[in-house]
Amino acid sequence: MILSSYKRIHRRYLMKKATIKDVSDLSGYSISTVSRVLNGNYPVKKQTKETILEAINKLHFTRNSVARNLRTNKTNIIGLVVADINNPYYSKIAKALDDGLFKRNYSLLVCNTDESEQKECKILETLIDKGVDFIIISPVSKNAELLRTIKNNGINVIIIDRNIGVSDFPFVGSDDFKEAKKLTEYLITRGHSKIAFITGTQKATTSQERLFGFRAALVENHLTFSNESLIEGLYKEEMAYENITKFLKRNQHNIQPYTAIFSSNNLMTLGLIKAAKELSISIPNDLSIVSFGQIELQDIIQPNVTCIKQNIDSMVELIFKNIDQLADDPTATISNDFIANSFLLGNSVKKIK
Amino acid sequence: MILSSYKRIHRRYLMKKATIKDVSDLSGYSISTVSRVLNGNYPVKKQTKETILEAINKLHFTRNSVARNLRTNKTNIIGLVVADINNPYYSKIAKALDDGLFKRNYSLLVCNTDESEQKECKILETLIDKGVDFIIISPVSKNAELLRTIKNNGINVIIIDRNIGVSDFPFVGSDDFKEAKKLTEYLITRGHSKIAFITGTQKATTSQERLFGFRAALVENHLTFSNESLIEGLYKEEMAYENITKFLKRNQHNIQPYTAIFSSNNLMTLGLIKAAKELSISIPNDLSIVSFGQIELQDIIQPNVTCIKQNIDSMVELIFKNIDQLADDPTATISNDFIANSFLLGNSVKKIK
DNA sequence: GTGAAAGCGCTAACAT
DNA sequence: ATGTTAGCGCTTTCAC
Repeated sequence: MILSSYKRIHRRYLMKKATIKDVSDLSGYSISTVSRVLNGNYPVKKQTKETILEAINKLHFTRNSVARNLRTNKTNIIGLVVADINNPYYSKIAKALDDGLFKRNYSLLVCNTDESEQKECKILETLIDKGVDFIIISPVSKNAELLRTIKNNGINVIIIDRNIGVSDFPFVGSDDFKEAKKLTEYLITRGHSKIAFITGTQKATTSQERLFGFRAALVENHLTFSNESLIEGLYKEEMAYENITKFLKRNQHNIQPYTAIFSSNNLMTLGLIKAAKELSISIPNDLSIVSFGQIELQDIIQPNVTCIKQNIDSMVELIFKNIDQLADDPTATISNDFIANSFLLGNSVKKIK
Repeated sequence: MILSSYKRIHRRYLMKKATIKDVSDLSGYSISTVSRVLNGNYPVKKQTKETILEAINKLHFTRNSVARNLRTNKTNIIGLVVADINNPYYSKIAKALDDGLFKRNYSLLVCNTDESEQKECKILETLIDKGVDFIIISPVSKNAELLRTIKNNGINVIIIDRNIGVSDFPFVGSDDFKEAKKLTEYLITRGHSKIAFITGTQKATTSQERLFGFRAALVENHLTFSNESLIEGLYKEEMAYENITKFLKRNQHNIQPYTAIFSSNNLMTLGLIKAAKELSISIPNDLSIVSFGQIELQDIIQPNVTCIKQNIDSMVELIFKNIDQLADDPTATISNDFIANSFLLGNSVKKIK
């Protein structure tokens, strides 16, 4: 009992933090003058300013942002909602974003959906609660309604990566259809006609668009598209690894085996490479592969995977274009920005026939 | 003019968010009762509760955390301060942390120091301002004073990865000296006696400890340690790459060339592999390497690097032990926890002599 | 079980 | 140029 009481007192002692009132008392000026010095938005006599700054230093005072946020209805926090911050694709975006945000005096709250719609929903609610100024989201689901609620709460929303196909929100991402088609056409020009496709999560538009692009390339080249060529990967390495292993085992007994596989994201490409390696299937000799999204250490890994490399720098640049615009005027015109990606030629595709 | 006025009105309309007062008005109960329903910490009549919940739903009300935080002096935000979230080592930590924090209803603010002391300082100030409940930091510098100020502001500090050698803060990380020594001894038992060492940033204690461990192993085995065997890498891939390239070029003309290199973090190991590859130096045939810290895709990359793999799961587990303890009682006893790492045997070291 | 009211630390009118 | 004061939306005593 005594101990617990002691702790409580000690705790309170620790919690003691100087407030603007303390600065006001010590310096002899009113809190508004202190506030003006803090914000530098109104003229203050040089002498006064110095006295106040002295008091601030003496008390180790730093402003309580929470109180400030309550007044100004701004938090200078931006929520980034992605599938998994451990995916290098997203961690690169996070890093590049943070660099620019630091300069703009914003902080980044990172949230992982793990591709779960339910988790995404809870995250968004938390972000509304927290009063973040912006939400930058690569959405799991096409829940435009929830995003509209957010917008009505005065939070700016920027959709990245996965377009949800509505016009209320700015979007920055790839032209998945076009790029996937291009990548497939490359396989076809190299003589491949039986091509399998590793799919992402059903919900994600990127996944659908990439599949459509793939199919379009086949159809245009008078090749048949069949659902049997689809391998479910859910955008996850582990899932892809398992299903690809099964697929490749089956494929070895096919009369007309698949000669190439299109992986629709970076993580699943890793699962693909591992599966092939374990089954002693040589890339590109026994199997050709392409990837939508670059894998890490591209230049060290064998095979060097031919892929679409998403241009993260220009992506982040466009995100900032939107941020700066919306910070200035939340009603600014909404635009869909497609980034220019690169086609990276590796050695993972064999020319056949 | 007219447009701009329209925009301002429109903006205000957008900003409108239901408050507890609105719920109170609609339901007919006082704001205190609404608050009690919200928090569920006081008894409320079932009937009352239902009426209020109905109003909450009708208004799409969610509580304003900022106001709540101001009252309760808690934010449910935890700041994670690391060198670079794009380093897989840190992004793994961030992900694992976020998983556990989500369950505890905390959010994670991620900050990158870029190994800059100055940036670290600014970040910490911002985090104090923002009133985060915890700061989990892998410090650039040994600035115990600043961390003490933070603690005095009522913010719990947990140091990870890089110990600053004071006893005021809980620490979770590796026993760098011991592990580095072990790794070096492995090289020695495989017959290597001329071993170079790629250093991290001077300021980081991990860097120093790893170097001490390296040197201790040499000395104990009656091998000479020389400053000439040090390659400066600053824990950065690019920096390591450049200096290693120079080093290896020089080394080719040595009468007694170095036969092995110890890289003291994962990023620099990548720089090392790239440098060797470009100079057509084969690992392990021409050069043996070991790494403190696992590189990604270990099982795909050639060479498979013999390394100390830091056990992130147990690291995060220990961090949570501290979080839970400190959340319960900020004056809880402080402990230094060393995680048990794994020695991963690869094929990057040749047996010589 | 419920309501009234104080106040968390700050900003921004509005005074002077 | 500086001071006074009214809240921002919420929690929490203190009444009843």
